[in-house]
Amino acid sequence: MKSEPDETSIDDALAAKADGVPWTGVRNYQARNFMRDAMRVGDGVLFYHSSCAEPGIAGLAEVNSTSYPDPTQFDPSSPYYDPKSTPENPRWLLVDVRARKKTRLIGLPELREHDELSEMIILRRGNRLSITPVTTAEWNYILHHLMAKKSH
DNA sequence: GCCAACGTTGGC
DNA sequence: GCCAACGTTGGC
Repeated sequence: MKSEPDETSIDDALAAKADGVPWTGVRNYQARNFMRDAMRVGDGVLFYHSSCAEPGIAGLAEVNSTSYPDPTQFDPSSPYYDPKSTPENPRWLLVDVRARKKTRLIGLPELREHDELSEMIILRRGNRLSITPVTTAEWNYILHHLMAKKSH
C-alpha cells in the first residue's frame, strides 16, 4: 500500500493509535475493490513510501478492519471530498492499517534487481495503482531475502 | 519540472 | 458505447 511520507510515513503510522490509521483518500475503483473484496483482517501489508526522494518499501503493517465508508468523501472541506457520494450510497471505502515495524528502505532499484520480484505490479511500467496485491511468493521472498539484509 | 501511462469525463 | 480531451499519478 502506497503512502506519501509527507502525509503518513511509516513513523507516523507506528505512532498512531493501536487500531491503526484509516486509509483515507483512495479514489480509484480498482484499489477500492481490493480493500472491499480481497483484504481480510490480519493480512500482511508492505508499507510503501511513494512520491518522495527515495520511493520503496519502508515497513510492515497489517489490515486491521474490514472495509467501511471513507468519511473524507462526505467532508466538503476535505481534498478527498466527492460531491457525488452520499452516506446512503457511499462510493469510497477504506480499511484501517496497523503498522507493525519500520524496516530498512528497500528502494525501487533494489526491488528491480531480483528476478523473483519481476512480476510485482508495483514494478510495472506506468503503474499508478496505490494498492496492489502481492503474491505469497513475493511476500516470502521480500521478508526472507531482503528484510534480513542489514542497511548500507 | 517533465512526461509516460492510464483513469475519467462527457459529447455525440 | 465510442473515444478524444483532459486530469492525475509518480518515478526520474
